[in-house]
Amino acid sequence: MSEVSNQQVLTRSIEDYLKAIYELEQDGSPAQTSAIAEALAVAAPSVSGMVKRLSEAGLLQHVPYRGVQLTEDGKQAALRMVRRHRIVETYLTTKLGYDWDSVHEEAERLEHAVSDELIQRMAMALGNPNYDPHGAPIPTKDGSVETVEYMSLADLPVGEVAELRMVSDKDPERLRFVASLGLKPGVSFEVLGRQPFRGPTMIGISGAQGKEQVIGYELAESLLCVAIEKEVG
Amino acid sequence: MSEVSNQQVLTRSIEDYLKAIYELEQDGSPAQTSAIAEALAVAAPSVSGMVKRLSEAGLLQHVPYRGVQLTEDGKQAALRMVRRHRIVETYLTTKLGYDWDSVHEEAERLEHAVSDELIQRMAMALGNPNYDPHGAPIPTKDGSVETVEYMSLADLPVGEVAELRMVSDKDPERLRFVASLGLKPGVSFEVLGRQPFRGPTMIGISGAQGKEQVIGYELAESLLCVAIEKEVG
DNA sequence: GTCGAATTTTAGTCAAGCAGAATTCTGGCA
DNA sequence: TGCCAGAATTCTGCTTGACTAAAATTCGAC
Repeated sequence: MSEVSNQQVLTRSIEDYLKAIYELEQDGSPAQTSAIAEALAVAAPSVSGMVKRLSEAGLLQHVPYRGVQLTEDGKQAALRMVRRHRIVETYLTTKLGYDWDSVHEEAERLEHAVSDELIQRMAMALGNPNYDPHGAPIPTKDGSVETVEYMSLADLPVGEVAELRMVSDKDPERLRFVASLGLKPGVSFEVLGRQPFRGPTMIGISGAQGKEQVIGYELAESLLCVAIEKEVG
Repeated sequence: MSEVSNQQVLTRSIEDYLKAIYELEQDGSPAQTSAIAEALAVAAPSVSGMVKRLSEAGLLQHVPYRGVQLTEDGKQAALRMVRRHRIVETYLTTKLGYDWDSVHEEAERLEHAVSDELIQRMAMALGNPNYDPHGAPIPTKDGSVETVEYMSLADLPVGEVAELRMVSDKDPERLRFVASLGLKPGVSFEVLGRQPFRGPTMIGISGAQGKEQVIGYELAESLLCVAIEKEVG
């Protein structure tokens, strides 16, 4: 383990690759070349080339035709980017009035430009938050993240009372729509019903005059929740 | 004049060149190749190559062996970068507790990454300031800047009462030293004396218990001031 | 007015990244 | 067991932006 030498030779492109690979690994299995290519909107041969370089740099392990897996060094570098991204998103939303659907793009550029010091100052100004505006956990400075084990709204049994915890920040359209339903992380609701054959889920949002909403299957899959105890009284 | 087509094909490198050229032009004459090379810490031939491209793109005019001059398009693009830089500096200083000697480096990276919208929001959060922490005027959104006509402290006649208006943000060391003397834009003082042969200037800072300071010639040259009416009473 | 030093430009390379074409590998299925 | 479709890889070439070396030009000194 190189304890001293690992920093700072990361180009913008490398940072993007590491972050994308990290996020693909979160879905379980090793990240495939084609999946990385799609995530970064580049051609597969470009990925092959970069993977070779990153592998030689010791940031990931590559099993040809099988996919790649970040090494500890690679994972730390990726988490540093994730932390930057999420802190920037939180800062822009909290301090500069951005909507949660428009911060992703801005953060995507800023995460490469901000210094560790600026991130630290933003985090401090925010009171060292643990979650970004979409509910995603913010890695700490020393590179640890809360492992989140959420259940998608599509999998919550009917009758359950739950709280929305997290929505992917990737698609602004979806975020705008989710917000228009009165949903955001922290909002709780009851699952009132669900139609079969990947049909929509009906929920009643707590507080908001028992407002009912119908949510299509695909959208429901992207809303990550935790079941909560029903309010006593 | 291309009224529609001019935006957004600017690489980071091009942005740096335009800004550097703009700043060199502020010192009067057209910017020379070698001066640009020095400002950007690249080799002269690199500048020649870029100048050719920028000239073909209509961003500047090039008279071989004589220097370059920004076109209106080029000047607007440069001013956009200057505005970004100065607003970012002001924001970091005012809202995130940066010292005026450390913001330049951070702003140098951020100016390429921030969107027009973010700059607008930062400016609004700051109350649309007219000057950055070093006293440099911030160009407006539509690309106009106040033309500043300051006199260096080294040129102020003895006996004059003046106000410090601007200090270059390029050298953190100098900024730290200037601050340690109790000087920053807005501070007024009287020129008490000056030694000949490019010798030091003695000043008495107003307010601060008439504190006297001795300022070497080279430093005095970089402190830009305006004479003010002596206080009446 | 000419010579030489300094500056600028041209020419030729190089490395990083990306894409397209051609090739090779994998795994499923008969 | 052998073949085929799809995926991954290698090879080649393009673009950007930098560099060194060498040629060209300018300007100041005499």
